Amino acid sequence: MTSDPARRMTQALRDGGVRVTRQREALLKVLTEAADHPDAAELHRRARALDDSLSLATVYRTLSVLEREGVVLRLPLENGGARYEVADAPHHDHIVDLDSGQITEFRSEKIEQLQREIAAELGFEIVHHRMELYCRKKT
Amino acid sequence: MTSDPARRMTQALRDGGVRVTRQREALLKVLTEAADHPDAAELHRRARALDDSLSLATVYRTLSVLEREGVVLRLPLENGGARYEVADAPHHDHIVDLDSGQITEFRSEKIEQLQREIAAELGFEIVHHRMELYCRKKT
DNA sequence: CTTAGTGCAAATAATTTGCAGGAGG
DNA sequence: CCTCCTGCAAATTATTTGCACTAAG
Repeated sequence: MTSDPARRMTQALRDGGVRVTRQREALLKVLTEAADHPDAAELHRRARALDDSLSLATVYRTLSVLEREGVVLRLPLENGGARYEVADAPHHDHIVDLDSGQITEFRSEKIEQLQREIAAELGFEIVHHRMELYCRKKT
Repeated sequence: MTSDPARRMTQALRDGGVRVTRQREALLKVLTEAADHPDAAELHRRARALDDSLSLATVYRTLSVLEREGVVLRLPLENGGARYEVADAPHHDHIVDLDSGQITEFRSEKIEQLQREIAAELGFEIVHHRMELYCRKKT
């Protein structure tokens, strides 16, 4: 059984005709083990512990491959700069804590439904969407 | 009466203790007359017609002043790069046409309400939020 | 007058790309 | 072995900043 998520993902890549290299495995491991939402530089830092030679350029190249393969999700935030997460969980949106920078996930079927209705009314079909609530902890 | 929106905005700036220069007036005029959502470079191009000496650096500096003063809204999109709009209309969100790049505005009180509820449940207070639907014209 | 605002050019920050060598399948 | 992948450094893109000068109030 492919119980290990990283293993399942490498398999998905191989099936997609993408080579699974040492550096890609390192990055996948770091991604699956990340509880937070790291940016490219942070992923690079962490993955280097597993593969010292890994370059930042490859991190970027790999992230875009993984995104294309549907294995990771890139979330570009307000300040420019993007954060990444594995695309295993069902779709969700994000709350960004303005003070700590921490990201909380949430999901609302109702909102998704409303979005679809609104787009349809205007003659559009949603390909994907983004929603971020920039918040502060309630006192 | 301050019927002219550009005039009302310059007044708002003066009240805020911000100097209203020739280049700022040019930019404000271009902004208020823009039916679309131009980026900084495009605003520069258009405003140059009114003030030939206006530099791109000043466009950026002015845009961030105007944003701080609550006169314009900056909307950073997925590809990096931001678009701008005057902050006169009530809050709304955006539909981005993936094919043409054109932006359509919409507003849903229901969604806003749901967002507030969700944030509150998680112990947050929304400071501001962003929602973009990346769409394709329905066939 | 006083100091915020400006143009210019150089500096950042995040990401991308050309090239020559290296390793997956 | 034949490409796809990689590291490195240089290139891009969007934006910011230091400096000496100009102009708003």
